[in-house]
Amino acid sequence: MTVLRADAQRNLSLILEAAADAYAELGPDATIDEIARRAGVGHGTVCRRFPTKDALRAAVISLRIEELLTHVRELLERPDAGVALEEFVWAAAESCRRDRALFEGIEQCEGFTEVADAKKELHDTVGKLIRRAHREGAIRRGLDARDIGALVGAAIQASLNAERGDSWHRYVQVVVDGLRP
Amino acid sequence: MTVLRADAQRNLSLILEAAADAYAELGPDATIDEIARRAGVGHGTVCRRFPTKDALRAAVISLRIEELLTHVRELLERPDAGVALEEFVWAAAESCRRDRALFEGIEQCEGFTEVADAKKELHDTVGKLIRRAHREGAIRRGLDARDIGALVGAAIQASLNAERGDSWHRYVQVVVDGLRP
DNA sequence: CGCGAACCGGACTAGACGGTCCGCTTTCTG
DNA sequence: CAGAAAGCGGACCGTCTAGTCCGGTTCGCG
Repeated sequence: MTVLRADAQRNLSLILEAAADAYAELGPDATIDEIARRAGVGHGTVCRRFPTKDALRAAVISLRIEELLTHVRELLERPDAGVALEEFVWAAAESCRRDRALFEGIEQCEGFTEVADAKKELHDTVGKLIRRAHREGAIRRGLDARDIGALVGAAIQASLNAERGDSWHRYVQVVVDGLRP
Repeated sequence: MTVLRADAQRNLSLILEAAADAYAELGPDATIDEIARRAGVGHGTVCRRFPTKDALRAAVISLRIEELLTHVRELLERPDAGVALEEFVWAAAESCRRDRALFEGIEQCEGFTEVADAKKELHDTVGKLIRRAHREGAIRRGLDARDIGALVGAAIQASLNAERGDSWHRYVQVVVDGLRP
């Protein structure tokens, strides 16, 4: 697989988009058939490109993590780490919210190096931001990048069970405020 | 089914305990076979007592909600609602932590009146506590019993993905602190 | 344009799981 | 203690789904 043929490349994009949509709507248990249907390709095409269901999930997840990584690198340029960290939390929340099932059950995908590496890189980069925020006294001690990621993901997940559509905003605010010293 | 025969009663208890254990360990998708195995009864025995998988989950969940309800009624006697609410949050967290999958995917069980009623009753009772805490200025506005339940459940769930075993404590603390005005 | 390689997709397989059924066993009552 | 009723549990069925395979199609290069 040196380079993909044009139709294969097109289908790959369609599958990734369809998978992201399906996960967002149906959770991580969205079936391969459903994803194939949304992408407008055959069941077999999905399975050939991604040897297992988890490999597909891993591909979608690592894409999203890369996006967050790009964002947090920009935020590192900001003078005020506390503000930057808060902005990152909101961005991460937005990402989780868009993809819902992005981080629920992410453990199953940690065996894939692409996900594990991307996650580690993200944690390291966010870690820098956190250390600077610590020095500024903007957030409490005892929480690392993994903790913050988990809390944000949890707040979003909690809002999925809520009736009111704006719950996620209030929940994330509780977490943001709870991060302070 | 006027009254259960002695062996049936015994098996019922075994099934409920085994189910709680299984949910705690494997999440809400624990199979009926697994639960039956843990209870030391046959697959058929479980299915006869509970017509569907969700009915069993509903039974376990409503038991736990009743326990919390008893607790929160005691807390209503306390003079300081803010402190009492905080204690309730910790109790709820402990309950979620013990049963893990207790509140993940609870929506599927809301069709069962036992769960819906118990949940409503709990929300009403916690609501009283919250209103008093509001009057005391102990917590922020804009959050109701459902929100707090969701946030606590989320914090616990977040800690399940964490490597460190004591994460749940820190996460719940973030939520507790975030509840303040 | 033509040919080989890459790719597509539906049919198929295998395994997991929820729920039913019925012959056998245990409990309760008179 | 004996008969009837309640309960037990494993075999069985239908369904769902992940992953494989191969005959037919499309692409891209020469």
